[in-house]
Amino acid sequence: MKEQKYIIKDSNSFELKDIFECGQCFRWNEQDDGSYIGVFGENVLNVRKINNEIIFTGICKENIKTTVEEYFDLNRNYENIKNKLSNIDENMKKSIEYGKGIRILNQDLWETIISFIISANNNIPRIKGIIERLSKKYGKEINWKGNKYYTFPTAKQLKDVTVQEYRELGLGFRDIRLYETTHMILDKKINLEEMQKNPDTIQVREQLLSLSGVGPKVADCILLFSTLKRFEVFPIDVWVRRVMNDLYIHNQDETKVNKKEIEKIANEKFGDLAGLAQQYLFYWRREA
DNA sequence: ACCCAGGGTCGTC
DNA sequence: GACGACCCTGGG
Repeated sequence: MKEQKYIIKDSNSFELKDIFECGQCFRWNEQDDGSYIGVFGENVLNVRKINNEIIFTGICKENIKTTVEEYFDLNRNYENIKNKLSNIDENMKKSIEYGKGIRILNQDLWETIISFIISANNNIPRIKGIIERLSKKYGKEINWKGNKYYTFPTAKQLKDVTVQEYRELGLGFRDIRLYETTHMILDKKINLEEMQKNPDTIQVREQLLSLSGVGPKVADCILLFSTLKRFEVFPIDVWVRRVMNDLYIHNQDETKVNKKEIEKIANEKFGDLAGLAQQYLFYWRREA
């Protein structure tokens, strides 16, 4: 495939670091020149920002403009969303100032499911390492500018992988979960195409929870970060628990904070934008 | 060397 | 509904 290029002038809400390091994705890596390279679908892209221009170059399966607009959620007005959230309170305002360039990517549903199963009780460097090894071993190679990149393996490509092989890749106790979920999806016990079309968030969440290795937190991440795109969910992990306790609850022992209480506050304060609010708070608390 | 924690989930009680 | 166990790795 041939290299393509696409430029956006006058970008708003588009900072590379904010988008790629806010915890939603695991396959984008910073380069020496400050640009980022990532693989998604059968695309390998370099993204850089110069002044107010965003420049995309790389290998795209389809048209690069269409691909980029979809993946980077370019048709959504983040300025409006940020204004609404900023008006809620000073905490939101501060966290949004910090993560002003965040956009929520439209990541492939299957890849997001597997990636966040791997994320359970794990740290980001190790999660990234596992996903790279998985892609290198079972994905498809794409060559660009003398470098090799690997697509995230499809369910079909993982069909014959054994639990032991996962363990050897360093997945740890998540090996069996990956195996079981892959086969539930291959056997259409859970139909991802149907799920993608289902407007009933409660129902979709139930289906996700039936997958091995998918609990409440992972299910919410999948709902928020994949093409399912549900902004009303509020994934609660250690960092979100921490920041919500610091800002609104003030319990001496954050680990004792009730999840229901966090959900209640999130819902009352942020409503149908809870997922976005979560992401600004998470990024701010973890990085700043 | 040792301990701890990391974008939690699962089985058991 | 609470509790411990779970694989592995980097950092203190």
